[in-house]
Amino acid sequence: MTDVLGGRKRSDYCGELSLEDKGRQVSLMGWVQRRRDHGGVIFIDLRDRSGLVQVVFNPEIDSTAFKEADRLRTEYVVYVRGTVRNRPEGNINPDLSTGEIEIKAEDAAVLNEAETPPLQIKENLEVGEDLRLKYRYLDLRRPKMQDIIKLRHRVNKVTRDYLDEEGFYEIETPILTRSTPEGARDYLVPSRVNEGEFYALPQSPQLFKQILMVGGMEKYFQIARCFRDEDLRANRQPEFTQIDIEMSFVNRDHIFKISENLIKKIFALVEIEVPETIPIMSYSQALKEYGTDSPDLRFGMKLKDISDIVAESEFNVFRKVIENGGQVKGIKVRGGAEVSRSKIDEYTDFAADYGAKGLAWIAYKGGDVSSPITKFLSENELSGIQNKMKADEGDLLLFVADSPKITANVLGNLRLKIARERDLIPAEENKFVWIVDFPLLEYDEQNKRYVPLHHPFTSPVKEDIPLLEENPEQVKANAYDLVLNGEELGGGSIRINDKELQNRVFQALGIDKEEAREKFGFLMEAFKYGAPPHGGIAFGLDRIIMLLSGTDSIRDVIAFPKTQRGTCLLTGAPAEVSRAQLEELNINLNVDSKDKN
RNA sequence: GGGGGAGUAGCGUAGCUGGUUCAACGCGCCGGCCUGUCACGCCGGAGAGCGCGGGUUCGAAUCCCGUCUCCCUCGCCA
Repeated sequence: MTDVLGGRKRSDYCGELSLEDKGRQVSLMGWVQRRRDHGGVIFIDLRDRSGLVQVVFNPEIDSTAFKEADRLRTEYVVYVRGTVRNRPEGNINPDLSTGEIEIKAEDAAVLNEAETPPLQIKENLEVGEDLRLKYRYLDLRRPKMQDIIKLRHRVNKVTRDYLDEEGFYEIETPILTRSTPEGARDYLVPSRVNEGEFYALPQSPQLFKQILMVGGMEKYFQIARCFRDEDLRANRQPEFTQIDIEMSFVNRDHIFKISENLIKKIFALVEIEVPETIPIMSYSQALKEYGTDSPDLRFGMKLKDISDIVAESEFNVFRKVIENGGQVKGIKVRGGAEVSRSKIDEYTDFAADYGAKGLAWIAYKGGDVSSPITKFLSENELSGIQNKMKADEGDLLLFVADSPKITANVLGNLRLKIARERDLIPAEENKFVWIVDFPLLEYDEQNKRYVPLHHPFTSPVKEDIPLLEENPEQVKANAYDLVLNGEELGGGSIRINDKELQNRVFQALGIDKEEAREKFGFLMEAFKYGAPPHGGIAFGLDRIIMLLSGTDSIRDVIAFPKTQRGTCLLTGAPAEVSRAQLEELNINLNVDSKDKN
């Protein structure tokens, strides 16, 4: 067997060399970032994952090496041996971390040639993302991608180290498992051995981690891949990763403590400070004031309810909505009175995207009140509104009248949009908050039944348990989300560990005994044999990496991500399979094989 | 399922109110020159027929229809 390196051995990484290494002979291996041929002297920027260093080839130093350098092209893989020396006076490159030194080449060898790459390996690349994904291995050579992948590794490492210190076991759970009804659409995998039956890929290891608690593992974690067959977004992939945690014999505060410590260690990697204790806000307050359960607390512009002021109003739009159980809420855009009508039209369209039927506005401009709705409002109502909204000259008020859900959704998103537009968000600030006291369940208008807000194993808070049958909507869950700057980092709950209580929750959800046994029988069975009190949490690893690295696409934090249609541009997945494979699985397709051009 | 944006040399774009810009500019690439550059410089060169299919027209990147792909987004999804 021949040694592909010909006995050569790397001694150093390019980017780690400095003046301290002056005079040392080093052996480097990497890629040619760039070649500058001056006829009599050739410079090479040599790149490995640590960075760049300049190599000088001079025929007076070594003519063989010089000749080899003549062959070099972009992205050739090369070996260079030479001496570290400081650069001549006036030739220092302050933009390069190794800019004070260079390598005087004494030997060089091409380890592999490379075709001209379809995209240039440089920091400020201007390339379509589809091309980056197709040639991901080239994209990954870019320093920015290298940094992100490295950061991701370090987050994994910190997570493992910390949780290990705290006595957690890292336990793998099945990828091939069974489909469970709630939540997202499952990815299915046909079973060859069991004709007509399917595995599902896990949406999360939820059931397994609870069963591990019954199994006496007490403290479990996993950096777990999860799969959901739903439409993609800038921050959503069909397979994504969670830091999944479950503990026995704990209450909410224990989970908070572990979570806060973990988040502290993770964010320390990018020198973001996490407060000693993270403040807590109720779900109802978050929804009331921010219109969302993941509020961005870095700025104000809170939602204000003016329903009581306009309940009896002449203005039908407001009054009728309130009569029908809706509400009228608004936000104040400080200094927003000067915005153009077309801007307000834009806000109206934006509101419509989130389901609003309209957007009412009042502008306090030039000592006057300008608004299409004031003529329907009494003096009292107008002053009431101005008081409630604390509106001053120059302010713009925007109102939505609709069901509480739509009102919150519209204004919550409008608040964010306007804040971003008007640059009201202090970028340097970080506001962590725990959101607690979620409703246990929610009425699903579409299917006319209650569905769990979190999942069906979430424990109700003790005081509300008696309400389960009479007033299920009033029941609060012992669930919590950790939110940073309007982004949900993770969420979890204390679980039900009592069979009776679990049955009552199932009942409230309209899941009868039969169905419960069918779907979760194994969990119910497990709970018969001494299930400890337990609870846990799961953090969205990809989104955390996005925040830490300041990227706005989840694709940038995953080595091999999928496109919006769930395809992999690198491998061409998903792809058709052979007839023989399908036959073995007893699968008949009722689609024509597609012809792509 | 709905709304919006994009698809022109290897890459990023311009041209898109149709015909002496039916293809240009920058980067990259190839060749030559250059012993201190580092977005090297200078000289020369190759490379696309405008995502794909169809139509309108004397004539289409430029207009129309269909279709594929990528991105953002509502719904969906924690």
